[in-house]
Amino acid sequence: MRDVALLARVSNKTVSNVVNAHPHVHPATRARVQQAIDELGYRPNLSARGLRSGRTGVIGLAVPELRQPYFAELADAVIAAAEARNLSVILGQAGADRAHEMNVLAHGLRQTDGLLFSPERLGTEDRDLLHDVEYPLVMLGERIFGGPTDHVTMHNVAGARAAVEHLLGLGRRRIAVVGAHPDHRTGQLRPSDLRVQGYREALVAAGLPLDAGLERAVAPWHPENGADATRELLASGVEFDGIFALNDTLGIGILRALGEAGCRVPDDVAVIGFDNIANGQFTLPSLSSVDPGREEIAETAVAMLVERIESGTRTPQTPRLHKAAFHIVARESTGGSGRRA
Amino acid sequence: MRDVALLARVSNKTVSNVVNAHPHVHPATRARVQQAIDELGYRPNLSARGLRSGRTGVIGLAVPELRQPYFAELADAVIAAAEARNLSVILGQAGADRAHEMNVLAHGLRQTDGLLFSPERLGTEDRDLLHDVEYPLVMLGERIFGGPTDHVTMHNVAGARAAVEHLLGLGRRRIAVVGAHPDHRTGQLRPSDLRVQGYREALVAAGLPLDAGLERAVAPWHPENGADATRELLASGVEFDGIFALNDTLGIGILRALGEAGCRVPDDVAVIGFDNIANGQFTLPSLSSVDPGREEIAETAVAMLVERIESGTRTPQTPRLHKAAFHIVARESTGGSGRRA
DNA sequence: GTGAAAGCGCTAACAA
DNA sequence: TTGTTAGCGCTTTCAC
Repeated sequence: MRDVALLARVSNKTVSNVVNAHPHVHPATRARVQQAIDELGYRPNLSARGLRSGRTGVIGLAVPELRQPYFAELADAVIAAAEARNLSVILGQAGADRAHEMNVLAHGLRQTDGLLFSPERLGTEDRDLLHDVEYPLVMLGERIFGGPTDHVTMHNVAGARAAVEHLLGLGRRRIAVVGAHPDHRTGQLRPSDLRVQGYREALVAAGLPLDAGLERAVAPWHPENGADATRELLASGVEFDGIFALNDTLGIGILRALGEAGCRVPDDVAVIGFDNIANGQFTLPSLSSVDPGREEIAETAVAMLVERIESGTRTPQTPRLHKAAFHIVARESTGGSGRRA
Repeated sequence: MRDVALLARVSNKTVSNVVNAHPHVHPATRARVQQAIDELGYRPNLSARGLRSGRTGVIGLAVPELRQPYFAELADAVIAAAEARNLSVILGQAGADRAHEMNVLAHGLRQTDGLLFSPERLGTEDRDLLHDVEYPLVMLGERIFGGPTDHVTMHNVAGARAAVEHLLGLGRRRIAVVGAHPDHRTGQLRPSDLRVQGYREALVAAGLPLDAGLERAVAPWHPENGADATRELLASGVEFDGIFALNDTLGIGILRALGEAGCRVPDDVAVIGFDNIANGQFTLPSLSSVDPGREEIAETAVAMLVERIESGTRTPQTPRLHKAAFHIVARESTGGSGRRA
């Protein structure tokens, strides 16, 4: 920087002003400095800037596991949204490990100005932890809703309800749900609990009975577990003509188990998932789903986090909750077209 | 830090020594300092450390797109390998955009000590760019092999050859390959070129003829393109009893198109892919594949990058090439069992 | 084994 | 509009 200043015959401060696009710099000076920068190939040292300004220009994104397609696609969208604001993203995997998640929450990710956190183990019982957080934080999902923190999430209840209504609209009356939490409780705000709630609301609104035999617990949401639950459902002798998979990963396993058993989809059993991951387009039959608005979630979460960072943590605002718009994507597994739009 | 030093009645330097696990510190002093650290909740400022030491403790990983399952799984493994060494990972997406990739290569990712770079557009013709790189760099894949840089990659040729030999072992003699580069040239080191080379080697070694009608060009490697290529292959009237999909993403689309057309897999057509992404276990039928050794690639690449970082860029070493061990995973699409091991 | 002092590269505050 | 000064928090050097 000093070299640039000497070459352009200005002070450090003026170089700094040019680099930071400060408004009050004489155009001629700016050009001279810019030329010196180009000539010397000067690049600001971001550690120094970070030390001085207290900002690193890096945000953290903590997810359970990147190999789960939903989180990979979410990370993709978050990175894109961050890059559009000239921010970098450090990615952390908490591995669906409670201790690991508590550790992430306590300190954020190193070297970052703030954190987007999508936990998989922490829940309402950990709400108090949020009060001790001393860095800008935006939660993804509503697992720990009710604390002082901003949340960006999807319409879990309404989306699930719409999914089941979609099946009802096809004339299905015996609709199973696969993926309930083994310890389902209505007070909890886990995605599984909320989506089961939406499922029940849809049935009740349609005047249909709730049947415990149609609610299958699965944890974790992996395809093989979805397949196993479906095999058990088939073996149980319970009749059903539709399945609501609480996410697409389960749905893929469900399609697989139905196919093995010779069930025709959607003729015998219609299936709809949740998340609209890319892969659902290419199963056979292709998987209908609830598109939860991933891009909107990523964009909004990054925007909120940036606001929190720029306003400074010490300005306590009312916690905000944003739920992205969702929509039903009808594919072959509920009688829609399989070819891509 | 000063507060810690005052509380423990030592100097800054001693605190620094304790924090950095410096060996020559009196145990009693160490304990006293540690207690002060805990009491005050002191956490070192990493920007300051980075400024002073020239290291950030962050490495970069640049991939084309995280939403491609192969790269998501690779990133998962790289982050895990980095965390094991107490390093963070900044993830960049170059979006399969040549200019973007050149820009990444020119400067690395901001705030990082080094870069793991998996390009999708740069090729042998850009080899000279590697000479200008002034930061620790390890390339993933061999697209730009031949420069001064370390490479960690997979056995593209041998893996492909083994995949085709697997089909030959089932008695298949008319084996198609889907995913060749539209501009295939043997001199190129793109995965598509290398895998086609392995395909041809296997056929030639088995004394079978090469048939241009069996080599289908597809770009980019997306499931819908694999499905389209398969439909064209079926429509072309060329006979075939096996398909080698140059990656699993294509394979998923291929299975889909074969299913639509009423082809039985593996009875009529056996299919094998490449990459062994998680999803291949849950297609119907499940997809055989070449496991390219992703964990080994991630682990080795991080280890090499750390070596480069610690030795300092100015110690030029001979460029190294590491190819991970691969193996064939036989699933239902080639007559194996579909249930997970 | 520990301390004192210097300085990494930048920007905020103030001065001119 | 531009320059001067100070200092962010840490590690390094060298002295003790």
